[in-house]
Amino acid sequence: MTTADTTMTRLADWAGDLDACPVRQVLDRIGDRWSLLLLLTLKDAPQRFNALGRAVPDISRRMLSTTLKTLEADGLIWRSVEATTPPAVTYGLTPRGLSLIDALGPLMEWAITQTPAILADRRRAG
Amino acid sequence: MTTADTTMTRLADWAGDLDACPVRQVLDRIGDRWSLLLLLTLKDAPQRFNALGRAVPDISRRMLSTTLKTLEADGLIWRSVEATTPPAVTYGLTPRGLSLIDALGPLMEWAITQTPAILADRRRAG
DNA sequence: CTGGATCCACCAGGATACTG
DNA sequence: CAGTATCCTGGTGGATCCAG
Repeated sequence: MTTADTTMTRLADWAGDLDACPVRQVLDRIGDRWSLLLLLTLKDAPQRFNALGRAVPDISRRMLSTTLKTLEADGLIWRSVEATTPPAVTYGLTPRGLSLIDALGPLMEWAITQTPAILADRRRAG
Repeated sequence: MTTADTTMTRLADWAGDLDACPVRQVLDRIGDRWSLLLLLTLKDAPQRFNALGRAVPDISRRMLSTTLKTLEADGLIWRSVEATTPPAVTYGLTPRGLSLIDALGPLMEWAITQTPAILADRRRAG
């Protein structure tokens, strides 16, 4: 058995309201350019706002702010404010966020091993 | 050990050219609205162009065509033409495409189990 | 039936400037 | 330091028409 037959992965199971399909739910969450990158950065250790900006160099402050807010609203990261002046705001993974990264392990391993062959095929296909 | 420590998941490993990071490679591939949905549909059985369009009702013909072409160029699906009139074109998963679905199993399982709690949190957060 | 070509609307997201 | 507000652009993708 090579396929994930134990999970509900057939579209037919969600016919009629595809937007409720977990596949779309999760892709809408982490399929954007920044969410997963930020989660992986926070996996190493909790970090502050500007440190995250430096860890993901090509993210704008606007997207850093909005993406963090979404991740927090979804319970994937926590946000802690020290009311010093200037304030120090720290972000970190929640258990749920960590469990998401765990669930992504096989996918990332697949990406690492398969990407070279895919790029070769793509060049061949034009 | 709950984290996927055996895979190279830290951004620091790809500092300097984030675009080569496998995380981005795979998200650029399946992070769009349609690719994964089509792969899952083809998991059940090879299918023809219009059958795929009916299985994913809200996809436009344009996106169906372009997405299938990308998936084929990446070696995730195959394309077979019967030169009848009118022609019959069938698409199906390649072994590589199947291995990608396998790698996505844990993520989809996570999505199914966690989505309800996430939606509840999101409502609470506003 | 299986697409390609063209046009166009929408919006994600960058740049910039400002605030507590 | 940690954001917010505004403006604006580039690309994604739908609609439509055409073709083999």
